[in-house]
Amino acid sequence: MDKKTYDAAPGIRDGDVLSYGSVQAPDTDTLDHGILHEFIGMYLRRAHETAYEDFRARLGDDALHPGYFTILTLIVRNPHISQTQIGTASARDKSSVTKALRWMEDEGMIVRLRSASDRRIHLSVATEKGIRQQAMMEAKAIGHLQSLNDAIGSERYATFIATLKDLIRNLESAASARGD
Amino acid sequence: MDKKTYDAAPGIRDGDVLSYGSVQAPDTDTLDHGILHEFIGMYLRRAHETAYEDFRARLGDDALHPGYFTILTLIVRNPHISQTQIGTASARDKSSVTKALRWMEDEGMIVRLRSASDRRIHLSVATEKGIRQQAMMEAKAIGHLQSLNDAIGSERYATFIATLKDLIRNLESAASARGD
DNA sequence: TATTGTTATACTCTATAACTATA
DNA sequence: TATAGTTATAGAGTATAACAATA
Repeated sequence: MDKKTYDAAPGIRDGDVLSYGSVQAPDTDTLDHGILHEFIGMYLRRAHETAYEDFRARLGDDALHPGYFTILTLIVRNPHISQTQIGTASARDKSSVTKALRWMEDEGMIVRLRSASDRRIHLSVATEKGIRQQAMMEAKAIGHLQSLNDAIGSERYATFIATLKDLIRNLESAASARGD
Repeated sequence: MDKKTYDAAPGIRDGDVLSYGSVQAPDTDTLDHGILHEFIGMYLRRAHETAYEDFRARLGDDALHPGYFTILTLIVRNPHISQTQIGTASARDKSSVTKALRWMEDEGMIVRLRSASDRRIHLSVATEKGIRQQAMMEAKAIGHLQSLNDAIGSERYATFIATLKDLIRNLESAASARGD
């Protein structure tokens, strides 16, 4: 990373007179962002927001949110997946999974069975309706991924995902190394 | 909730039996993620979470959240910036800015003046305390950016930011092109 | 009429902690 | 004791909409 220096900014000091007379707002188009230009966190937030909104808009009134697509896809592709597995695979606490599963069950998209060998475990299986629903959402997800592809350029797509995964993995392992 | 019975074949095909006897959860390490492997949105969410958490942990008990750093930096670097400008520059609604500004004002980090030429406009200026606070946070932000750099590799850093910015810009313009 | 900022409210997504039932 | 899932609750971050003051 390059070393950057930033100019000091003028501030209010003791004894300064707060003159109301000639003060104006700076020009909006030439605001100084300083270190914020490199501040990945802000861009990650906005990138997530815009990507989320793109997918949500494509789903329309599908009743299922982008977050539910992840869960339903895991169930369709891994029949008899447990709720803890769903939570781990989607990087959510198990308590965050319960509500989604109950809703899908009420809608008839999934059924939940009890494991015979360990009756604590609830196994989720997609119904035909759930499979159809997932397929419809996946078709829209493909369009969404295509729009992401267009937005960043196909030649950067694979690298971008790999970089995101590296960021997550390495930052998480660094965090747990210093004790969370 | 007790054992449930389901109509024949919810989820599977006619004639399938929902056997409770031999069903087991799939192997956690070999779950099939299907399209989710390419599903950028999920990685953006997790990347934002881990990056946010890394910065927050570095800030410690600084009382200022990562989100406040953006706002305070804009004020320090652009004295007399208006609240609408802060909102636009930080991609937040003006109503989300008010609370942060009032808190900073109460803490003595900023003062707010009225524009002489347009008395609707509130101009924010950092105090000496605010400038010191921002400088302390910026020092920690640099450490944070270094850890991001380490996580993704310095040779990919510039490209990664550029890709994030392109994703935001192109996806937002595509959204407004089709009418939000 | 339009814009700046404030306020009250609510929404989304998620986590924490206490609980049960099983192991 | 430990784990799977449920529930109630809360928190963070943000937006929407109605409003007052000003343009």
